[in-house]
Amino acid sequence: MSRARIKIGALEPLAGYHLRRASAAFAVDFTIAMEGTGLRQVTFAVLSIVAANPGINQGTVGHILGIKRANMVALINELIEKGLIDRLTDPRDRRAFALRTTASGENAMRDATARIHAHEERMLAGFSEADKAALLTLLERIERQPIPSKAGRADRD
Amino acid sequence: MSRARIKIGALEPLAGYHLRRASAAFAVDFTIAMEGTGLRQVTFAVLSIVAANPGINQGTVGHILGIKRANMVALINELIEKGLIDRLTDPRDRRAFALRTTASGENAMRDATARIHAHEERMLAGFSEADKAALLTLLERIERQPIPSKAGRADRD
DNA sequence: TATTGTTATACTCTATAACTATA
DNA sequence: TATAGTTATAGAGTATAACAATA
Repeated sequence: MSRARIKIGALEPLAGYHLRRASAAFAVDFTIAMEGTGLRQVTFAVLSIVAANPGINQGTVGHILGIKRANMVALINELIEKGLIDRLTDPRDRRAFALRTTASGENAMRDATARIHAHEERMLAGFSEADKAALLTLLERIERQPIPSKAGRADRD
Repeated sequence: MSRARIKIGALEPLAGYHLRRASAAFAVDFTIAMEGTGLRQVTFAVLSIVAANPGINQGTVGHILGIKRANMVALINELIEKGLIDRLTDPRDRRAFALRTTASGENAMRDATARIHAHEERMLAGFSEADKAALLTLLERIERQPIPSKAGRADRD
C-alpha cells in the first residue's frame, strides 16, 4: 500500500481540477440525500426551473441548463410519469408545450429542498456565511464567463 | 423565443448547482484548449499524477483521482500507446506495474501545462490573485469534507 | 485470504442527424 | 425556411462481478 504522500503535481493549482472534484463530491452526497425520492441532480434542476417559470417550454428549460433538446424529451417524460409536472399545448404556439408543476410536484419540491439544504450543510460544514457567499459569487462569475466556442461560433444547444 | 427573464428558482442559492455549471464550463473550454494534443481532462490528470510520483501503480493513481481499477486499464493503455508513459513490473510486488513518464510524456506535460494555464486565465478573467486563491481554498475545503457514504461504510474504490 | 491488474458487461450521459408538425 | 418536439443511435463515462497471478 503505497498510498501515503502522493503528490497531485501539476493539478495542484488548477481551479478546473478542484472544481471537478468538488462537484463530484457534491454529486455523490446529493444522490445519498435524495435516496427514495426518485429525483436526481438533473431532474431536480428541471423541476426547479419549471416551478419557477410556469408555462415555460422544454426547449427553454434545456437552454438554461445546458441540456440538448433531444435529451430533454426523456427527462420531461420522466417527470410527467411521476406526476410532478404536466404539459399542455401552448395555445400561442401549437408546436410547443407549456410546462407547469402539479400539486404533487410542489410537494416534491418542498421535500427535495429540505433534503438538499441538509446536504449543502453537510458539504459546507465549517463554512461561515461569508465563506458560502464568497463561494457562490466566485462560481457565478465563472458561469458568466463568455466561452470562445470551438469554431468561433458553435451551437450552445 | 421566451428566453428572457427566466428564473432558476430553488437552484439559485445552491453551491452544488453552481459547482456543476462552473465545472462543466471549465470542461468545455479545456477540450478546446487541448485540441490536437489527444489529451482529455482525465488523461491529463493521470499523466500529472504519474509525472509527480514516478513508480506509482495504477491502482493508486485511480484511488487519488476517484477512478475505479477496472476503468484505469483503458486510460493507462491509452497513455502507453501514445508513448507518454511506460510501465514495468514493480520488482517489490510483481502483481503491480511501476508507472513513469517518458521523455515524450514530459514534453506533453509542458505543452499541456502551458495550454491549461492559458485556459485557466480565460476562465478566471477578471479574477484577482486573491480571488483565485480564495476559490482554490474553498474548493479544497469541500474536497476534504468527509462523505458519509451510502451504507455507513461503502467502498470508495 | 487479500490485492493488482484484467475482461466483460450494463447502465447512464451526452451528442448528432433526420423526421413531423407547426410557424 | 426556421423552430419545438421527437426518435434513433453512437460514443463517452462509470459501475459491478468474476478471473489470473501474486502476495
